[in-house]
Amino acid sequence: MADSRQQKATAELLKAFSHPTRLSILQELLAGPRCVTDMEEILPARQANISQHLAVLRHARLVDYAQDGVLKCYYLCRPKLVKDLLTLMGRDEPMVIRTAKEIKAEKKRLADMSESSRSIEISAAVTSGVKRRSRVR
Amino acid sequence: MADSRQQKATAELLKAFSHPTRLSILQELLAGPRCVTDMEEILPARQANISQHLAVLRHARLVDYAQDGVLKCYYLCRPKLVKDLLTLMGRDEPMVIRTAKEIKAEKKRLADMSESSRSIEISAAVTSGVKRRSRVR
DNA sequence: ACATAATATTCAAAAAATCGAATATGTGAA
DNA sequence: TTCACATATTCGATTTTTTGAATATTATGT
Repeated sequence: MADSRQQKATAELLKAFSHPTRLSILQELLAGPRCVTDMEEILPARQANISQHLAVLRHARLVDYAQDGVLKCYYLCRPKLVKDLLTLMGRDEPMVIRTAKEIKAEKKRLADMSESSRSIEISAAVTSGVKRRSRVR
Repeated sequence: MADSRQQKATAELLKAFSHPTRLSILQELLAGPRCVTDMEEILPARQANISQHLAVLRHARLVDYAQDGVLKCYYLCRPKLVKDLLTLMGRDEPMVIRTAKEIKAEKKRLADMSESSRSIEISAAVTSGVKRRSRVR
């Protein structure tokens, strides 16, 4: 697991989020569908540029639109994803600071915990051909 | 609200996440602290490149390290943020498809709901100098 | 059919991100 | 001190992203 294809897909999706203008668009769409003209009123960007960002969001399947006469009514394809991601980014978490000592202590704790299943670990390592090249201090 | 400075900061933080190699590093660090050599064994990237990505993650304050002899033991500064973000991206949400009709119906519902507080809305719009340029269908 | 408003696309230039290669730095051991 | 190992930085080349300007497309009303 921890597939590299998955990481690539995730990175692409995250990239679609990673622009101030696109974040503002998503934030706005969270409040409900909007046409491009509505967005022009709110965003400090030209029409063409907004259209370009909408194209990025469409390709990422984050938004889609419903044609309404001359207007294109944009909406979120995955509102929960957008809402939860934006909420998450708004949160702030106290920064952790760790020391080498503390980390070693934790490693030891984890090693002791899996003491009982040691033989299983070893055989798994052997059958998968794992080699430890790096120093273990 | 919906500050453009906030969007810029958020976009920068998200950019730090938005690379397959960096996602793999974060995923790996979720399991516990790792030194660069450990990561070299796992990632399909050269040492210099991994260091470069670690620098990006450090600047975003997503990781930091504790010096342990020759080794640098990298760890997550904000493990909850990383865990929750990765979990979120792993989830999949059914894509919503909406029609112009449905959207109009929803707008009407919302408009009716705020019927009682109409006068407040109008005065707010007037005092903030709001002008509606776009068509309302 | 035509004009118009709303939106999209194309193109070229500028800015930013990525990567490998080479080199530099820092730490502990001998 | 000197060496070796672990990691970081710099530099230049390549690729990707972003943007404005110009232009194209599409739906509607006349």
